[in-house]
Amino acid sequence: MLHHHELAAAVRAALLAAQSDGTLPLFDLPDVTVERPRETSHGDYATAVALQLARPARMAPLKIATAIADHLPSIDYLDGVSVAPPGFINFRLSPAWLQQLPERILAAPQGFGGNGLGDGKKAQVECVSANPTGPITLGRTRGGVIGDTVHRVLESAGYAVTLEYYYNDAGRQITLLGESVKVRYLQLLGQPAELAEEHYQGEYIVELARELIAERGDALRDVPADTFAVYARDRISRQQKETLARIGIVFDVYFREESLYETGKVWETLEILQSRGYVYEQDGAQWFRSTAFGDDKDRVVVKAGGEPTYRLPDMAYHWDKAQRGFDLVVDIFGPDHHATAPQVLMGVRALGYSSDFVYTLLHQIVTLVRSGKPVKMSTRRGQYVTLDELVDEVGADPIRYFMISRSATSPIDFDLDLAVEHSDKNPVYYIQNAHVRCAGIFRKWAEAGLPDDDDAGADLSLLTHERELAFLRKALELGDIIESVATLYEPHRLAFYAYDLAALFHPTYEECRVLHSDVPEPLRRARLRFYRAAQAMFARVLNLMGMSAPEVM
RNA sequence: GCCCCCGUAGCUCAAUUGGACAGAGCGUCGGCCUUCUAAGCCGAAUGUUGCAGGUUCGAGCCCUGCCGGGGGCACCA
Repeated sequence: MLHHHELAAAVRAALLAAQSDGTLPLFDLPDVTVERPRETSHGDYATAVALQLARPARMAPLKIATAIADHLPSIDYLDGVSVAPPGFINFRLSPAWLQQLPERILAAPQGFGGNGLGDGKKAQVECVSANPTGPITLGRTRGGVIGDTVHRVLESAGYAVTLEYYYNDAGRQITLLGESVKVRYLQLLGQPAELAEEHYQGEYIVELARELIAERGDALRDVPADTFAVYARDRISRQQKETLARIGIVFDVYFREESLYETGKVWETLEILQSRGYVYEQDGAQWFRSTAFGDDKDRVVVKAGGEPTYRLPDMAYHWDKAQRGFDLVVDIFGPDHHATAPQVLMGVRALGYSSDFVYTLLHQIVTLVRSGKPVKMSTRRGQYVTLDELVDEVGADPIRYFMISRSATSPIDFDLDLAVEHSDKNPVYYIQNAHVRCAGIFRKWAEAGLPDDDDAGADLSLLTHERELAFLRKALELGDIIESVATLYEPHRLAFYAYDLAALFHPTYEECRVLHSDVPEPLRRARLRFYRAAQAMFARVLNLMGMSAPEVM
């Protein structure tokens, strides 16, 4: 259990004890929260509960704090508990306990900081969900990286997680795709054909047409556009999958919208909505009474022509999620979808489910910056940098890092120059270099022909340098970070944490040498142990972010 | 017109969900390489948290109203 939870429980117990012996008056126990204070001089953990209790207890906060502190049981990992005006209770970790942390890390490096929050519950993360009508764009990439990071963290928090991609494999957009490819195909054959305004303009359409000519020559000249659509859809879908895999995103499930029609779920959804009185007919269309759930106006779910709008299958899809028994669903959407997300949840409620199990995560846009200037893009005209091109240019790791380097509510300027810069200005290299430096120590150690398990059983009480202890304090915090990312779905906390950990590592590396002649033998072994644990920490954190942990750079 | 997001150091952004003196990076200025990668380290300067009220022991965070920037308001997805 995380320390801050244990300490909160201890404070609650102390409150009860103080009440039962009359030191404190009777009042209802508040929610006790123990946090890490911003100011490290205030200790490692702190609670302001005495301040909150001043009114119900009708006592000075300082006195309440003292009463709590006096009734606290002794806790093995604490060095001391102190009370500070105006009524904070501060807890300080014992250095002796911190010094043993490397062994805890090394006991299960890739599990360190994990917790049982999810308790085996089923979670789903849905992201990207681009239709197979073109290459993966940067906005979808951001959603994908956020989603995959949340997925990795949720797994570390004990959830059984399904990473899922929802896409429309039929309908109007696919029809337009097929027509677009056919037009290009005919044009390449020198036949008269023109793209319409709504057709896909991108160069990749021409490429697809070229592929078809290479494979089939002019045999498809009189074939209907549907055939082109199926070819293009499958080809683009496969390409999207391969591209996402290049940045470490591999989906467990690709959910086809069309399957909702095949199973009858779409129409079943409509029938249920009708039977529950949430659908009415007007102007020949079927309207969803979303105003019953606070919407500005009702929304069309079946057009006058009899064709459903995207909302109906979206609702059917979320109904399906509810039926699959997910305890938690995280839906990740870009800013262009923020208006539609609430409507889907209204649909879920109209179907008779609570929508509480769904968390909608909306993120802002990504702008590429080169030489300090934004790179102009136009999705409509098919002029944009694709994920594939970005991976070619900067590699996967900078993409993974920078896409979570800001909170989802902030837009990101993706600096192409910085992304490939090999210096401390580039946080990606700065973090990975910490891992490289650790690996370097052990490489040197092996080159010197010294036994590679020499640090086993080292006397860790020799780790008394303040840099070492500061690093270990930060290492311990990983558990808190995983917990917060798994409950708040804010993976940028992980990116900031990784940077902070590296920023505490590098000065330690400078000041706490290992292989130098002036480092006495017992200390050398303790530090080897320390750096082995540090390397494990960086491998762990990089892995949580889906990044590589290089041995050399 | 309505809805959503944002407004914090010169720039880009954090701030443990209402806690202690608002922090990082970049940029600027000044130091540090005979020693495990200087792809690094050390130090300095930088704030009326857009404005005005309100809530309370306490507000960057919550409420109201303005101002400014971005996005969205389809029988498209």
